[in-house]
Amino acid sequence: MYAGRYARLPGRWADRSFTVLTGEETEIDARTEGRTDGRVARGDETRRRILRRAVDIASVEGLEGLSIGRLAKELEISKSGVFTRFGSKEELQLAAVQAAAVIYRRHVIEPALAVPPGLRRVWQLCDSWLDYSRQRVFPGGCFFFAASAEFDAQVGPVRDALAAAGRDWKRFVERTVEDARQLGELAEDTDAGQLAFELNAFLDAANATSIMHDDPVAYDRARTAIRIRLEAIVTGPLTPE
Amino acid sequence: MYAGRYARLPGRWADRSFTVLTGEETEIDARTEGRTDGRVARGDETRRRILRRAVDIASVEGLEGLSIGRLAKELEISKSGVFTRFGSKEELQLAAVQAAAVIYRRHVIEPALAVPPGLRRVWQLCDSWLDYSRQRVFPGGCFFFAASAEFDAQVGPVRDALAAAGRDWKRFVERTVEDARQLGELAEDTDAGQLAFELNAFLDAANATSIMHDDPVAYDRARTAIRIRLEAIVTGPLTPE
DNA sequence: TTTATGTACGAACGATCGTGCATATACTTT
DNA sequence: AAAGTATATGCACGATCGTTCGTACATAAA
Repeated sequence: MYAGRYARLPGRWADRSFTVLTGEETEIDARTEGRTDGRVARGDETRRRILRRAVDIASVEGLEGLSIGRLAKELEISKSGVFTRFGSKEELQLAAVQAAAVIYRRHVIEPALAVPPGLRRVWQLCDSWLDYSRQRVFPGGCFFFAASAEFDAQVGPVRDALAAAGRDWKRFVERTVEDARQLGELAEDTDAGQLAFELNAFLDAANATSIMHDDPVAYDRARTAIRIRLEAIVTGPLTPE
Repeated sequence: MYAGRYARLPGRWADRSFTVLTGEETEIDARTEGRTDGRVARGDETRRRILRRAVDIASVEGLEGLSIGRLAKELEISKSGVFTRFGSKEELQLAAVQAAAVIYRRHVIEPALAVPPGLRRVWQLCDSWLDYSRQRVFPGGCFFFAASAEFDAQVGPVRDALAAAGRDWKRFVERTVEDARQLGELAEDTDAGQLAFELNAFLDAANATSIMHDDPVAYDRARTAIRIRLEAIVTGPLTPE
């Protein structure tokens, strides 16, 4: 129940193509539902604590810089306590990616889906993303930007998971743009894939610049870039009211 | 003597504001000049070998993932042999950044400076960058993209060096654009900082997408984006001949 | 030839890494 | 109350990390 009445175009977001970023289950507390075992409830609670800290650390120092011993020390849990919860470091990293996806969904996807499809949703999506980066939902900026840059040239399940999340996100932006086009709010010959590429480029660039140079102006730059690009292809006013 | 006759606008690139990316000395073989000591020549040679391998590894696995022991094993040098050459891991990382800057200069900056200032140089700069990324001059794509994303949220000399390089690059793109504007090839009200931000966003996005998804189309996307953006503000034809 | 200097090596240091296992504790089921 | 199950701990492992130090060797300066 995460999206409000404007959540989806009929039969559109219902399919399972968006598995990572738009999946329904929250993954973290999936095990406790319908059960009353205080042990697994407690276990899931520590798992949540671990993952929340893990994604924060990873956004700053990377998923590989994330060490189990340090995680344990910071959370005042035994090292093996952290380890046993995930079975391997790689599993911990994969769980961190999933946990980050839940947070990403909440801060970026859902606010966009709460607005009707079309140009306004395109704007809302960009705005939500920039807020998500600016407010440092993750202390190191966008988790997926950092993690993807870290793993993009490597091989293995972590890279695969991040690549899948990246594909999901790309498709989501593309469809958001394509909806606006089909609704007649963008020029008919708009290339959704091309526009989505450009919008995403602006978002990532703002994130990277802001963090590296502590420069809040970067977000204005991104907004300006988006406005310039959209102004050239909108069929009506850029902002409805 | 790296730029050709069109290298600089009078008194423009002569100042020392571009220390990292546009500096003249090559840093790696600076020590040997004017000397004939076969010992330090040999030392500089191994230093070169180490750094060339180091930047390649770092572009894939990060500057922190770069380990001295592994570097030694791959190069069949003793671990202490590698270590003594730099004194600490951090110094090795800093040297790797400088070495990468030399390569970056050769593949991106110099080809742009070899073309007269103006719109053509703007295009050349983007083209050189995209080639530099596409050809995998570093196996993991742009070294500075990877390293900056790794260190942008941390503190210390390595981050500072990367931030300085980023500033240099940003200013270089801005001035390249500003030159085109002052030469009357771009609309007079062109915001060079804004345009540079957008161009750079496209380049980085192409690099990231290409590596993560093995998608060569990303480079076409970037070129299209640049063309669209420039077409709207050029005063003459986009490509001279 | 002797003395000085710079490179590269081998061995070892303490610390930390991810991981395995036996055990203690808390809770549920019978 | 007893048996079963899941969480969390303590301890130890082998490997690797960055770093230190004494030494062997090659070249330069005396």
